[in-house]
Amino acid sequence: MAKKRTAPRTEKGINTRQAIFDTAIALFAKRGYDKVTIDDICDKVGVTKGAFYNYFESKDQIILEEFMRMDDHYVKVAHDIADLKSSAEKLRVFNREAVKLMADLGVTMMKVVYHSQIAPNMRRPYLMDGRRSLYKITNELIKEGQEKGEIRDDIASEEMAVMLINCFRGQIYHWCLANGSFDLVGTCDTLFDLIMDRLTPR
Amino acid sequence: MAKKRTAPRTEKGINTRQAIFDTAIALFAKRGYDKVTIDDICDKVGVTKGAFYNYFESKDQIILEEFMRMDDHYVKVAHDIADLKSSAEKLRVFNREAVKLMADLGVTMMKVVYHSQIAPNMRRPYLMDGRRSLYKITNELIKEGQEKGEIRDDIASEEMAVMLINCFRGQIYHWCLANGSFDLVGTCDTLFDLIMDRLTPR
DNA sequence: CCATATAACATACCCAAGTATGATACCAAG
DNA sequence: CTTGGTATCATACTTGGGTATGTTATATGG
Repeated sequence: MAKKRTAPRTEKGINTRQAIFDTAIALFAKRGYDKVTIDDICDKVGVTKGAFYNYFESKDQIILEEFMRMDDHYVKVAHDIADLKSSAEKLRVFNREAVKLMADLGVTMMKVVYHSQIAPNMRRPYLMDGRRSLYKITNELIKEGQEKGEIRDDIASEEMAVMLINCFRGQIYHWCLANGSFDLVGTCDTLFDLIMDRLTPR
Repeated sequence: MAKKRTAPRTEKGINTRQAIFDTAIALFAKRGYDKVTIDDICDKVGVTKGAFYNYFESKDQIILEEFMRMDDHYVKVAHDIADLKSSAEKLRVFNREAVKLMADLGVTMMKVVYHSQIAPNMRRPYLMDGRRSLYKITNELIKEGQEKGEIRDDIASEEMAVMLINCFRGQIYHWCLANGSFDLVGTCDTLFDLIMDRLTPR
């Protein structure tokens, strides 16, 4: 068991995989994720399910792959804010930009991500993978702030990072439930102010 | 369209509905939600799918119905803490007990709830229904605190309640992803302290 | 007391995700 | 050059949630 879904080796394979991915993303954007079947995608590409499942382990894996590219953006943002004065301010801006990225991805995609990640058969969810840049950067910013005395250090930076991220994830989850009917970035800004003032030592 | 799924009218109907519900809960507990098919449930009860879908609109509706009973507990908790001195303290205890209730429900059930509520075809998710006792009580406690000057009032109580609940929901979501492998109540306690100190006016 | 509506199911079916398996083509080693 | 392994797909199937529709029993109003 445990299918071997390796990356494509041949030129043809690479093209096929990419075609499936691109077509899927395009169809999702046009008709909505749940209105597109895997057969729809395969028909348009000109292959069959056999090809699809040779490269992707499920339908939502396509969305997740798109979502995973977010990590590159996080790194970029982290680089852009490197010259800000205070660590607390870095954290604020980083968080704001991260939330903006989610908002830009859109409700539909975020729904699929949050839906599939908590599915019963999910083994090791990507969302809580500690190797993600989101966690690493948040952790480093907090640790940096703690060392500079800008952020209280009675809680481990790792623990604080996870807690903080979870808070915002809760807002995004709610934003998905509400079909994006409120200003996510504004809400998260407000929340950040609320929490951040207390993260700093008295 | 829009099937009429009304409550049972006859004695027989009431019994059947209850038998389906009880059997489903029992099977879920024994074999796990995703290892139990609707046909399994019906077989054990001795009815067919027709009966099932006459009373429930989906499989996870069973879990949700169990989850909805939580509202009664919220009310009970709210009653129990009525004689606490400060509103902030009431809020703290209420929150703590609410999180405990979730932890008691268990990872499996909470997973199903959070999974199904964000499903693509979900219209009006119960989780964000403003009529839930969770929202009403949290809102009232905050408003009470604001009036007594214990909680800052530069943010509307309704908005603050939703934000607060979402923060904890994020922790619970993460707890589900982690398959309950950390102390949810402890984490939420820590988080509450973090946020709450800042909710109070300077 | 009879007509009619509808609750309470059963039967048969659809749909789409995912699987099992098989065919072909290609590459690499002997 | 040939043989074996494997990447790349196609075909056919399974599975399970959900639907459409039909049949029967029962409650209710005239």
